Amino acid sequence: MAIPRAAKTQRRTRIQEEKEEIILEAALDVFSVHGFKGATIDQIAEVAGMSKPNLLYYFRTKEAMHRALIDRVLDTWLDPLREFDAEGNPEAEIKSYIRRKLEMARDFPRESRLFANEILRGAPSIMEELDDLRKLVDEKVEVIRAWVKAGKIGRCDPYHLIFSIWATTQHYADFDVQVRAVLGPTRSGDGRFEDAARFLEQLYINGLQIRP
Amino acid sequence: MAIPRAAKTQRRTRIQEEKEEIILEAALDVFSVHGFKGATIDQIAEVAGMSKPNLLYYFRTKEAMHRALIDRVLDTWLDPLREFDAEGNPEAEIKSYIRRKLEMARDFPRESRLFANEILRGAPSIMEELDDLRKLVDEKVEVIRAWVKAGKIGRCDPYHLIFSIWATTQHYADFDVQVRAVLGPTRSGDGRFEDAARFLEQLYINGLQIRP
DNA sequence: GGATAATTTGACCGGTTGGTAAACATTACA
DNA sequence: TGTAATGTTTACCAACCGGTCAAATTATCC
Repeated sequence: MAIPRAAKTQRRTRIQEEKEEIILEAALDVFSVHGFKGATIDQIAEVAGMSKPNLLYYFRTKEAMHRALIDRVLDTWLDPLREFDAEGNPEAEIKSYIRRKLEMARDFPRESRLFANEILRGAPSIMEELDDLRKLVDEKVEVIRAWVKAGKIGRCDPYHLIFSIWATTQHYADFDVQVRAVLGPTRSGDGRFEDAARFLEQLYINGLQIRP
Repeated sequence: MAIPRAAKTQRRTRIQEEKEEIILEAALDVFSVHGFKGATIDQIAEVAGMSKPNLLYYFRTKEAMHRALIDRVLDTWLDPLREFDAEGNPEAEIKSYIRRKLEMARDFPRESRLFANEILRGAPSIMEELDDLRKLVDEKVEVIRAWVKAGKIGRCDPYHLIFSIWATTQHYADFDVQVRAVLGPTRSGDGRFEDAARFLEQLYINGLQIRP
């Protein structure tokens, strides 16, 4: 009789788990293409294969759906950077970072575009999370500075090094349409990620004057 | 009495020129942040300081405003690539290309974000233009291949070289909020573009094994 | 200055959107 | 199996959105 909104109940039922998963999956489809304002609950409901009020039973507002998605994505999005290890040698670390970021662009392009849409809008809903990001980056910047001091890599600005790796790898998810259009149908196969990986590894290994 | 829509008249009056300029300026503000679907004519009208029907007197539809903007932006957007010269030496050409792209990211961030929004959506309205882009890129790819053959730069995939320059430079416009958040208030001054330029020049000159 | 064309606006319209109310259906569990 | 909690749907609403219309205002040119 009472209306304990799914989101409020402490214990979550099997159905809640399943349906919320389906909804977030559909929401990711729609938000990642149309952005927050451009997406409509009706669209998401259609993709999810359920009625609009049913969606709103699990997530009280459109904002709540978006929020839940962003929170989930942001966390996994930074994993590759967290693994960036001071103990490892620069060549292996940077190569594997590039690889992992490229794999994410290939395997989770919607997540990348969701994030890109959010930043493009001015990131109104993730300012706090950006603060966490800053701290993590600052940490890794020190790792890179240590490498520079030890003479393991050439002098460079660690911040812009990180930015450039983000940019080059996410480009293949966010600007996928453009990449495909430029490469043409023959070069647009899955091989483009392997080609990108080879190019970027070479660029950074030589560019940072890393001595093996 | 008759209603010769501004857009249809052959001769354009002074007022038409002025007002269309004001409208496109306002539309750029709004579209670049909210994307096509997310933007509303009312918002644009408010920014432009005129009534909604007045906007629609100059541009018959929201689509027409967006179209006019995209057409204008795309043209100037590719100028730096057009100037990429086969005769010049690789070091100077690549350096100046990076510089020019970074200047555009600094001076025309809204235009960059408008374009990014369009590509993120799947570029529904600029498929033909992407074809022109492909041809231009193919041209420049040959230039780079010639440099490689002549031993002026190391072996590399020219397509991904171009992609990476696009990505790294546009990043400073499209992801400006993130860049600022990571750099913090002290490092977020205009100097960040100079720092980026230095880093990227070094990265590419060394990374492409360009011998001066 | 007056006729005519160009410009501007308030009022309005049909369709869409985010969200609600309440009745109905299903599930979990004693 | 009964029943209370959970899940689903139909019908609906108020606000908003893109766009129209006709009337009012302003600029242009003789």
